[in-house]
Amino acid sequence: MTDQIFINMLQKNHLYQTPERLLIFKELKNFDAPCSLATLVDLTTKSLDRSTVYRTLDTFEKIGVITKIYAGWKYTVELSEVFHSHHHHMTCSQCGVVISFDEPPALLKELKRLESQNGFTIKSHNLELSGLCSMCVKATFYA
Amino acid sequence: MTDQIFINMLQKNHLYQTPERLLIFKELKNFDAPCSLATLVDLTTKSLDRSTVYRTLDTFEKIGVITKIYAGWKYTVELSEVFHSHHHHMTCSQCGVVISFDEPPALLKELKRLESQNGFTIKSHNLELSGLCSMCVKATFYA
DNA sequence: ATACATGCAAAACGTTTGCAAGGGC
DNA sequence: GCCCTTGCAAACGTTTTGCATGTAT
Repeated sequence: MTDQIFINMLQKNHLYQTPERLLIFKELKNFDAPCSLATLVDLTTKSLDRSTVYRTLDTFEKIGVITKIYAGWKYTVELSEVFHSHHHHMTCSQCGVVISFDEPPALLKELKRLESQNGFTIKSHNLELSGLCSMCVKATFYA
Repeated sequence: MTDQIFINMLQKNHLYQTPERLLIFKELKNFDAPCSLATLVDLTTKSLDRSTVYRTLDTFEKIGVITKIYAGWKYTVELSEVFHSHHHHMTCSQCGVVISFDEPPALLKELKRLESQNGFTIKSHNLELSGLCSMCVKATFYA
């Protein structure tokens, strides 16, 4: 189970397995889409303090449990590639729906080319698309 | 000159040509790289009020003078494609240097494929790479 | 027992807003 | 002269911090 992977990640980094950390992990798993910090704070604010949420997310990022996604107004977080395969997002600017898609092989090839061409070692990449989903395109068209 | 393009953009949108707007435009042109809002506020804070900077950038984005780039810790702004050709950035996480590169044709092809495959109309896309520049790779290697 | 993690409260930070004064058209 | 734009000051929301208490190991 993914929970076991998570617990192993904590142990490997000599971090305690606390109810707070388990809860935040559970919420992220439930949410299953990029989640803004504000949303996550709201989701857990009945039982957890804000500062705990922020501190936990910092920790989670350091040990690779989550990935921060810098897209849209602010950044959002989601479980890292350890829990999902590497993918990207298209966000509908009208209705906000998020479509995930897998890493296109053509993109990887292009990144390798950029690396050798610029003497740059790419550690991470992020492709974010925004536009209109099929529903909203129709709505706009007939409006 | 690019200044004239900028002035035309203001006029077309029935906006006044004020010293404040000219100054902010000039600073962005000088900077010639993605610039954080905080940096821009600092650059101009001797002569302009913070709120003027924020309001001006809002205006600039609405009429297409600047583009917001959501990468790294917070977002940064730079002059839009009207003033530069469409391109992307690689940021060195060690020293912070930013390398710009032109839109790879292979990426455009890939985006078209994603559009038809998902019934999604892409209005804008953003590819951000982070990693180590050639200097910092060496520094890390010999450390 | 000994770290480490949490909650609380307060501070720091970036950003936004209302309003009166100033400046472009 | 009109209306847009600016500066000021205060408000706002988010994120961070210090410290005492609680808790996993």
